Amino acid sequence: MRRVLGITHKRPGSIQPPGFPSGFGRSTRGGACAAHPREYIPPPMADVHNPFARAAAEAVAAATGVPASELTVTAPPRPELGDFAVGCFPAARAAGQPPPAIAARVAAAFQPTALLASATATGPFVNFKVDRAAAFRWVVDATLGDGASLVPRVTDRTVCIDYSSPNISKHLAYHHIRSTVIGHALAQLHRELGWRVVGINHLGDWGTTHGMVIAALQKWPPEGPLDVTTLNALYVRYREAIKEDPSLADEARAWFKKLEDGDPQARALWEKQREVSWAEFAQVYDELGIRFDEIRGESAYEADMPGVIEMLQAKGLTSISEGALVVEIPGEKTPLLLKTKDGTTLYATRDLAAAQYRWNTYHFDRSLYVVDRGQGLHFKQLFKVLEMAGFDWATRCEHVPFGLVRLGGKKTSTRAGAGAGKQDVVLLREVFREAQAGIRDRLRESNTDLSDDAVDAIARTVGVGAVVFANLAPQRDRDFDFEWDKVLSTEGDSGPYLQYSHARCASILRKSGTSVVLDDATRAALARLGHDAEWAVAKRVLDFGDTVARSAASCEPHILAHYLLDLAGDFSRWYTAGNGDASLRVLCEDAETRRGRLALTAAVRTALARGLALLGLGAPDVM
RNA sequence: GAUCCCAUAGCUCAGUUGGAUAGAGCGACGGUUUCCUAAACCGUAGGCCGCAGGUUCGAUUCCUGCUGGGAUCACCA
Repeated sequence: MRRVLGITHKRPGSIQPPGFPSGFGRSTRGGACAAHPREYIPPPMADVHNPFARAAAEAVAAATGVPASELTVTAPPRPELGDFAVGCFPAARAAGQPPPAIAARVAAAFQPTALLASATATGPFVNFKVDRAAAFRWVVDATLGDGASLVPRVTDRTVCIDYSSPNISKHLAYHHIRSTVIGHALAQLHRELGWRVVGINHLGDWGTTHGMVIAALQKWPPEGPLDVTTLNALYVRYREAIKEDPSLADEARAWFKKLEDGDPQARALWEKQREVSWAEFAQVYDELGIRFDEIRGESAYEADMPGVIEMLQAKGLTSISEGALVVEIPGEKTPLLLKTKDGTTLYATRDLAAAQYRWNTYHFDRSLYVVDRGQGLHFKQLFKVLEMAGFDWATRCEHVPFGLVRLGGKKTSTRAGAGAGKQDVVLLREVFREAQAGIRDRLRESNTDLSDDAVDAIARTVGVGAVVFANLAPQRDRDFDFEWDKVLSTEGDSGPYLQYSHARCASILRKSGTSVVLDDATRAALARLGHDAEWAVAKRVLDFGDTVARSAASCEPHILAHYLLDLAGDFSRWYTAGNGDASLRVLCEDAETRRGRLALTAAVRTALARGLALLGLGAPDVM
């Protein structure tokens, strides 16, 4: 199922003169689907991974007769009230009694279990306290064991994720990062949960745009090696030239037509564009640690166009509207366009083909399109047409929309790439370079014993981490205002803060001079743990699995991002408690306590590292 | 005009199918380092959760309307 990373070389399909250019300054992708609003549906209590939370619900269920699936477990507003709270509202409704009375009865009948130590009624809630020793054991086993039990796993499920999907002959600019980073996080999250994941880069490599670049290459042959900057400049210049001499548009069309017809010269130039573009994209993807399972551009579907159209025609779905071949959609004002009045296929047609290809190839349970919200209507209609065509799997297709990236309050992704001045676009590689430079300086100051290579390596990891995290922390739907200070921030709620917390864990473990081993002695030492700051850390780790599941199910990486901030904060509070009191340090005098604390530190380190990896961030051992 | 998204502290944002005293970060002010890395931690100040109705025992959360901001609305992708 996995494909080797590389460009799938594509034979131009048939005919169709190209549509009118434009759109070059825009990612092929971007959009939201209002027709299929995928709301996150929490799992029934029986599927909650945290065994302590589940036990709390089951205890109330057993005492009241209300099924656990109807109960919700939450965290009490203040930790001293308890660890997990179950509201007695459903039981009260069923019994016709006030919730506090039910809560009191449940608490009175409670008998301690292996997982739960006590139950207290507070108003309508039953607040459970966990058996801390059992919880510490669970946390350490789940994180330091084989890793299987930290998160809930599914089997035999497949998800296709279309993300990043830039246009060739153009730089990866900052506005591409959201799709790239969100898509990658969703891929990682699903992998963690046991899904088969097909990460797809649906390159924008087809259309008259590319005919324009070919024409420009003919007209103004560049000197020296070709790169994306040159290609983009040629494109911009050509577009400008068309304004003066409209016949150049026909020339570009003619070149695209040649490309479609398999003309060797056109094809060679087009392939060169792809090659040069991919070389640059690959550098950025490498920097981000992203590998796609399938790199299959729009050109790959050109040969499927006639079949798609025939299929829709055979089902009687097509009609001619204003000269264009369309599918009218009940309840929609505008139809889905399959072909222009000139006979050119459109991207909707290619998306229909791509959707079918993905189904036929992977039989996915979910097919995600991580595309900006502006494309909402397109996907809504696309999925609707698939449904109208009788594909019941259409309901498995989901739009994963995200907000715009703005620069100084302005939209940065430009439809008319020609008019975009340099100041309107922030290049991704420039952002990374800037981020890494600042961090490199910082490291040289604070870690003078590090080699230059080590400094460079850490600066890369932390610099990228800052940028990636800044994009993942806000929920997808919100627009994103690009601000250098914020994106490059290494303090407070930031990627570097998480990485720093991880480095502190690593540092403490390093200084212990021992390695944490998951054995009986370690488990026994956990009995020494328990003060509030320590307990807060362990309790947080209990939620790791359910958080990952929720984040993946709702396609919201920010849920995990905020969880990790909480975890890092809990850990920071814990270890700084040792600043004023040596007996509270991990590396304290008492050997048994020390052993237990080291195990918890190792658990946090593992949870942070795994969480960071899921978001696409590295976890350095030194900062 | 139609549709969609958003509105929570000065700023940027969280808030787990409706529940207990709405939380972080930044900024401001004040503290913490002979001590496992101060990229950290603690404290103080700061809120009509846009407005008005509705459903409910209970609404920041769900529904309707309104205001304000953004996006989309066919032969571009």
